[in-house]
Amino acid sequence: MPEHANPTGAGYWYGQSPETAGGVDVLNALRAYRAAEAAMRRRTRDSMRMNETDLLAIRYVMQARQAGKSIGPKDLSRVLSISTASTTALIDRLQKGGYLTRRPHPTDRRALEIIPTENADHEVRETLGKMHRRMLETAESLTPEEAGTITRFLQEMTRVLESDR
Amino acid sequence: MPEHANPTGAGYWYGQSPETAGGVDVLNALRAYRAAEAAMRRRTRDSMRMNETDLLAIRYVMQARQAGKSIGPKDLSRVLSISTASTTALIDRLQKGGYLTRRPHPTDRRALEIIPTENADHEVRETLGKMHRRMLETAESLTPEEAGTITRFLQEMTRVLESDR
DNA sequence: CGCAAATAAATAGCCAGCCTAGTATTCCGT
DNA sequence: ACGGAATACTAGGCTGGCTATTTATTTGCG
Repeated sequence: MPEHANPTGAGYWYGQSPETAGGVDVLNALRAYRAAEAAMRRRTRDSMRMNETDLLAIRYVMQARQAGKSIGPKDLSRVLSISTASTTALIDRLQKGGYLTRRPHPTDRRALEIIPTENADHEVRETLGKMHRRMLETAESLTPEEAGTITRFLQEMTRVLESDR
Repeated sequence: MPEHANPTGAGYWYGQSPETAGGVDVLNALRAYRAAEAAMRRRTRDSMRMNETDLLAIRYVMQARQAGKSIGPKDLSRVLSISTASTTALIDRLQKGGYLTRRPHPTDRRALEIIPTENADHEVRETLGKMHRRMLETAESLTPEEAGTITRFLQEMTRVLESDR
């Protein structure tokens, strides 16, 4: 779904209390970051001609591969929270697109292993590598104190978001 | 679309350089926050029985209303980046769900005005109000220096994300 | 003024990607 | 060794996008 929306959305949710400028500024910055990130993901998805789920899947498969782990359709289904039927269709799409291959599981003859192709690895790195490098550089240019402040804040916000689950 | 995924995704994209722990911690915290936020949005959407676009639409309509602006299907179409046809269908859904009403545009007889119902306002605030309040409290408990550090960092990361558009 | 082009919303019909249900095969605990 | 669980797949349905077209109205140009 269109996470690429609401460009003029700023200022509604936290804009009603002028006297709280410091906190509001932080939340506005956080919202701007979120919007920029959503837009980036959309661009990536468009340039690779994939939907969001496919992109998450290929990333997960590549990451598992890199960690030396074997991964199958069942794992993808669980991780992506989609049915095994949809997972079959997803793998069909990605296989047809040349991003991954099926191979029989070495010991369980019911199961498959999903292997990313070299092309997938190349294309993902090509698309995302430079940006990630610059994000890392930005993060590393922080002093330890700054990094600690930001990390603690984000963790606290995460805790708030998860608190009414 | 499944933005509610990849719980085990941590550690791949920024995990390859152990000696850069400070920066990596920040990025990991940022990623955890993003995941928590996506999950929260999904819960909201589920509890209101809406898809993401519908939720963005109702928020936009409410925000415009609050700002005293008149808004029509055409505006929604533009803001959400969906076709006018899809917008008609979206408004049908939201109207049937009791979230908004159509009314003729006061001067342009081709056009409509989209008005949120009181129920929409109530339901959105009910669902999101408490959490937003706590997020704001968290942000306001920061010292000005901390708020500045976090704001600058997020703005810089936003700039990086937008730099290869 | 009068009419052509532009604009707003809706309708019809298509497609992608999700779902549930059901099936064949294989695994494994008792 | 057998029955239930697990894996991948197929079939068929639903949702929410899309394009193309239609209808009503407004705008603007000569």
